[in-house]
Amino acid sequence: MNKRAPEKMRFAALATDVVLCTVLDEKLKVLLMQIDLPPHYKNTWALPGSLIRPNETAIDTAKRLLADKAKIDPKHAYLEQLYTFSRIDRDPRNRVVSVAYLGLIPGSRAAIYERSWPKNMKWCDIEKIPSLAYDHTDMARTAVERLKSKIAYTNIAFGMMPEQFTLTELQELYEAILNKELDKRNFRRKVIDIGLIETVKNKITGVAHRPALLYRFKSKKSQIIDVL
Amino acid sequence: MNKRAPEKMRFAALATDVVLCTVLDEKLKVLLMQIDLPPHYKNTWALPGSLIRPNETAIDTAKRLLADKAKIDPKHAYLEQLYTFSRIDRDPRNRVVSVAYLGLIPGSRAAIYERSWPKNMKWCDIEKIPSLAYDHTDMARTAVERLKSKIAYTNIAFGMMPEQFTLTELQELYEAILNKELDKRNFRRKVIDIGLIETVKNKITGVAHRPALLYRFKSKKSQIIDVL
DNA sequence: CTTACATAGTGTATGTTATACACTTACAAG
DNA sequence: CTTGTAAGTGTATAACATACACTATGTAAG
Repeated sequence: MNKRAPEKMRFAALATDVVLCTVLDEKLKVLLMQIDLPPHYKNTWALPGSLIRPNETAIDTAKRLLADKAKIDPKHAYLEQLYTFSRIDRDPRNRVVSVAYLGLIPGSRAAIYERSWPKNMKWCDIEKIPSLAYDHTDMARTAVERLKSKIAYTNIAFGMMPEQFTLTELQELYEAILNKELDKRNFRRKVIDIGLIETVKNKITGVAHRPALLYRFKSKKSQIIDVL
Repeated sequence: MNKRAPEKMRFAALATDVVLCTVLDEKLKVLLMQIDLPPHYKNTWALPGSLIRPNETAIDTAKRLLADKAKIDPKHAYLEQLYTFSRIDRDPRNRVVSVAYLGLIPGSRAAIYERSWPKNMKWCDIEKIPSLAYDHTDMARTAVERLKSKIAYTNIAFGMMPEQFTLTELQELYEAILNKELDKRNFRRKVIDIGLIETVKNKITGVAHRPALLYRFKSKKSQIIDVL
């Protein structure tokens, strides 16, 4: 730390990529966009990414990516730093180190945003992710691992639920992410006992069966809990 | 991602800082070194850090820091990426983004290395950390939080134990990090039931009381478990 | 060689939490 | 008013966490 950064040492560009996840049609999905950067990447799917600008922190860049590339209001998404990828040849042209972010957005919003997208942007089922540009396949895998692991002991899943929801919807989110079925009674007891949600007393309408009570989160602050 | 990095965009230097932790004298400690970089930092304590070199990944830099600054063989330490700090003014002179690493080293080795250090390098009790340069206080706090949280559900503590150890020594490590006393019988039952350690059958020698059995880890691979 | 000292090592009873499992309720539609 | 569909609920059992105190085994000193 006893040498400052001379201009010639500024060899690595700094970027941010976002792995934005949602649960749509009961499947965990990731936002992908197609890039066209010959010779290495001709019409190749990739995560949204950008260099970090001089007046931005890494998370600022992540928010800008959501807004600019996917027209997603960053207020609608939860973002947390995932991992910094620094493999020397991760970008075939320049040395670029990337601070990857994990993003989450409720499926209800994801579906709406999707309608405004051009063809080179989509929600992609995590089971069907094609080979991605750069090391973005690693990033996506890391993000899904993190999500699966954190969902069991934090309230991170809450970033993927709408303001109000039924317990069945919440359970379906957990089932989609963990990719396994959960017991209805045990799940309900658990999430209610934790004390992070409360009923808003209203019931869902327009369904041809017994209407479910609606719930909301008491706090959106990220917390360590023990969900499952 | 459709613009490559032109020279003028290479505004941020990239660095790595290491929060190297150990347990010594039953206290959790962090490696600090004094830097002298007027006008901002005159003889100020800081974490070991360096710019990332063109041919290095972030973890390569972390290993080099251990070797060059503290004369510590990186093979003796466990390193994991902690967090990337990108606050715009975190370095008062230049824009520097830092990929921080959490490092762990057994107390037995920490004590030996310490003897070879000059006065501007020391193990500092985490309860007594002075005000550090840059955002290094944040880094140290983040590292300790991470360590405290991961010790309960991973085998991360194993990076701080010597090859062979007694169960009492292992328990003292947990107590130092968690800063609370644990029940001897329950602790022993738990760590043995987990199946990550095994006795080497030998007993510790040179103690004026009943000698303890020595144990070792079956695997050093990082694992998700449930220690406490 | 006997005794004092210091830490190692061990089991059980009780409370808490996790799991497995099936029927009744409430509404809409026809 | 009957049918269809998902909502909502309780209990018994097993697994795990906690609290707690004495005996065993070595060294050292007299």
